[in-house]
Amino acid sequence: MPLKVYNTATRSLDLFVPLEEGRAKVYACGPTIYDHAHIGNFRAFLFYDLVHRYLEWKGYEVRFVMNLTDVDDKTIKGAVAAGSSVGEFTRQFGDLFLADCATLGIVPVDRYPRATDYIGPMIDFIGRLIESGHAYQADDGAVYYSIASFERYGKLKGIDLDSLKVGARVSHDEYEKEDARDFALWKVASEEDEVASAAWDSPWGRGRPGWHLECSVMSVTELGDTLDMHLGGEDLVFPHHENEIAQSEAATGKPFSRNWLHVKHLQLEGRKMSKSLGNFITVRELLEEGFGPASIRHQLLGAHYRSELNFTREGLNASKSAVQRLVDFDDRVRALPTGQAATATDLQTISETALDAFAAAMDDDFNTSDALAALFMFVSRANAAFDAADVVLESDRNAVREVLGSMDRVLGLLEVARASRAVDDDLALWVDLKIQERADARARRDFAAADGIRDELSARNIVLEDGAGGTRWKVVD
RNA sequence: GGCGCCGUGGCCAAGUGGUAAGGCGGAGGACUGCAAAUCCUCUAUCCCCGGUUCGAAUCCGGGCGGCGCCUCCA
Repeated sequence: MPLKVYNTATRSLDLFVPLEEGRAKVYACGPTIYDHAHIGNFRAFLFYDLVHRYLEWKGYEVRFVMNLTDVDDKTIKGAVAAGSSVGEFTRQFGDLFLADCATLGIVPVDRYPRATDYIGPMIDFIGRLIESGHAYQADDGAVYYSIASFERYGKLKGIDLDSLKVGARVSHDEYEKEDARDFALWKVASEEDEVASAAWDSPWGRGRPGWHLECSVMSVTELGDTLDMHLGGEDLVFPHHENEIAQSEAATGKPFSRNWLHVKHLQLEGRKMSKSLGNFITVRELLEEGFGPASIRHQLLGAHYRSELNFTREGLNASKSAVQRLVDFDDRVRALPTGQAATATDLQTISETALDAFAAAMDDDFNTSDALAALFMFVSRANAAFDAADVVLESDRNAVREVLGSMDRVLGLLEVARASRAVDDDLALWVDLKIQERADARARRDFAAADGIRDELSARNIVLEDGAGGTRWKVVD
């Protein structure tokens, strides 16, 4: 089945056709590492991960690059305040970011380029733009990109160039939307830049690269002139991505990205999350509040990436229950007794149908809500089939296992839930002992003692389940 | 003020012309010593009004309501 994606550039659902068959080159705008990433950032990063996982799931040979912005107004400001260089200052936040990614089960990408490692290529890139008449050094010493030199400027956002003031200059990174003007490619080094070791020599004097330039150069350097997909948050459409297109296409003469996908910003407890409102929250804080990473993942995947998503504690609790249902199902499948005398089931059909529905949902512009529905429908039907049969065929059990595992390679819910529930051997031994004690108590019908033990375990997030084959236990969030 | 999006059960959320997915929660039942897990049953006519159509949550018009971007942000 073909994958269709909503392309911001065409404003339509387009068939995903990479430049080279079977290969997918993806570039995603990563975080500016001057602070902790918050839950809103992770809606985008988790979407990147979903794209990454699904393209691989479909068999593409994926080359995925996500930058970590380490040179811009904010990192320099932070470094100066901290009395360190941008390199030192951003390293800690880069590490914290990658740690959060790992917690949430975000699969590592192929490269995490940082601007400071690409100063040489950036200088070359600017040189090419000046030679071809797309950039100029101004009286203030900075090098600017000439918007008027690129006729397609404004195409991505769909803005009317005539209505824009062209010719004025913007030297700061903190961009101004709806006010397209020539933007800086190379900035004259300020005193702060020097203090933060964020200044380099160039043919145009001491300075540093402009933010928009960084992404163009890193993507082209790492992935070639034309990308198959470029991902980012909705706020980046203009001017950041518009500028990337202008720079890259002017420099290479080739189409920059075949598809542009943008994630909508989320709401937090019904409100926009922003620093001015003081209501942004980090992954770490949520974990401290006791929410599991799989619950966070589930809630963020619960709504389609282009639609509104209101991230709430209440929703997180609902997600926790949903994830537990999956884990319970996975446990059941793993421990399921199989045999030849089994009753015939239609588990093969249930499995195939579920996987088809799942793939169809994902192919439809990554419709995760629909994909989750396919997963949970599968869980219900398989559970019912298990209940109806005394024993199932091993091949049927395996079909279910494979489909569950297959879906989770994309969704990563079980994977993350398992990782956060790992138990050490000592604990397992202790629990087994307690279960034996309880079994003895039950055998002599001393239910008060039995319930006491169950409560003791429950206090440690260990839940018991008495079944036909004895008592099983599990760790819950 | 400009541009755009949205309004589906108690909550979250799919569904863009053919008679309402899924999750959470709730009620009842089966199972259990009691639970837990699981299963079964029940729990919405899609903000309002008008229009188009054989037929609309889905299209058009008008209201009302919420939100986003235009300012830092993914």
